[in-house]
Amino acid sequence: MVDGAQDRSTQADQAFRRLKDAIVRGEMKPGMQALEPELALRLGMSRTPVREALIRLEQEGFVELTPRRGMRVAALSPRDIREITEVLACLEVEAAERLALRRCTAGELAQFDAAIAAMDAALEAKDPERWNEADYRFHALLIESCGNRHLVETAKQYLEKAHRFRALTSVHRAPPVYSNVNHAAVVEAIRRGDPQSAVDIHRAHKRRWLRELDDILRHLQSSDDPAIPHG
Amino acid sequence: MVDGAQDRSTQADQAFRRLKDAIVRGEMKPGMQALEPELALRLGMSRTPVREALIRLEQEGFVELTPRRGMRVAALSPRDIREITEVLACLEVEAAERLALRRCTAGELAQFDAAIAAMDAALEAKDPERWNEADYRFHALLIESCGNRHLVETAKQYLEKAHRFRALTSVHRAPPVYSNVNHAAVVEAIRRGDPQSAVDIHRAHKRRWLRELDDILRHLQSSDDPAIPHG
DNA sequence: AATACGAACAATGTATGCATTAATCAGCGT
DNA sequence: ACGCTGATTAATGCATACATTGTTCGTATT
Repeated sequence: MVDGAQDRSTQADQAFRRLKDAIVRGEMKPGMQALEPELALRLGMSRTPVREALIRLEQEGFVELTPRRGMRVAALSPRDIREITEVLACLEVEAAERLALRRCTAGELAQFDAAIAAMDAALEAKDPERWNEADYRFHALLIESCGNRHLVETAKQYLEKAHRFRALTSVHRAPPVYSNVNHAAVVEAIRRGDPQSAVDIHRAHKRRWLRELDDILRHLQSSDDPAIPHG
Repeated sequence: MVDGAQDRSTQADQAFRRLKDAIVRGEMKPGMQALEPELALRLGMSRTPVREALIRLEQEGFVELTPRRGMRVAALSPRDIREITEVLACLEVEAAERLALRRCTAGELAQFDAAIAAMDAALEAKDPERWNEADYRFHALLIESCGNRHLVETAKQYLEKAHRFRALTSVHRAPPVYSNVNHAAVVEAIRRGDPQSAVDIHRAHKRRWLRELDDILRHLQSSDDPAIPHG
């Protein structure tokens, strides 16, 4: 869950990080509204840095700003979740390929192994919280070490958006078993320096992932979860 | 080159659009610097809306803001260009698949055909300017009609970034002939509703595209084009 | 009673003021 | 002559002020 944010500790940056964190962690739920003066009061600063933070958040798609109604936390309709996952998966396949193409350091590979081990452990312990955390770490690693800085920035944003969904619905989900197997296989292909396998494996994972997601979304839609406004 | 921007005509929005346009069109070259008071003067407004525009531009990766040195137009190193193209190509493959999966309207298909026809005409007339414009239109269409709104937003930003490169180096480039053939084939697959072909064709196009790009970049690097600072 | 009109209110968009702080430059010392 | 130190300058980050404008509430009219 570590944000690679700089330690520029201007108030605008703090506001940005605190608000984004609250949104990503699901503390500020989709549709929640707030006005600039409110936020300024809550964050203990003037409107100016709050405004700057909101502008950045809007640009990243975490909030919407409407002239008289202030900020609204971006909705997460089933469609949004589907679209976000699709883009993220697509970028991750690319990342996996890049990663297999370049030579990974032993340290990087060890980090991957550690994340997978943590996922396995969490799965055995039936601890979805820990599993989520380890899974996030795995995906963040995959993205951050792919070598394409532009891809890194974009994919990290999508990972955060995908995490919003998890934070809002983690209770409902059983951690998928096949995920760990796939992740391990991808890392194996990366270790071998076999881009074709890495791509194929992760692409197959992507397909299953999206199918499973569609099931979850159908289920959520019928159960009418209030945390997921129907867009 | 149409930006889907809203017609919110606040000064901040105008500043954002004008600056972004200048950057994308290559009028403001990579590395160019400016201070907030300068820009405020040039744009005929106070620092506040300029600042807000700069924050948005920074978030999109078009400028860098450093505490005492003001704004700097983002560099476009060969590496940046490579990375941007890679991400864009990857997103476009996804877009092509989505597009083939859903039913395209006749109007949309006609627009694709028109763009391709314009590219063909420009190629025969050896008019790189028009070819660029038509090619941009084709890619924008492919992206904007793919049906995944998140993908649309992200890919459009990458298309704009890719266009920076073209605007800065269009003189050097001969329009690639195979592009038109590929584009036509992709549209054909989309028309047939054949996602597998659409993906395969566009993926092959992507590979050639990147290979050609690497050649261009090698050439530029040796010729030491001042417009492309070595990152 | 319901609707329309108007007045008060409040949030935003923008301008401006101010303290902080980094960069530049002059002057001094070696 | 060169490097270091201190003072000046000016850009930023933030706070605040203000005009605009949409919203809401109350009142009056049909």
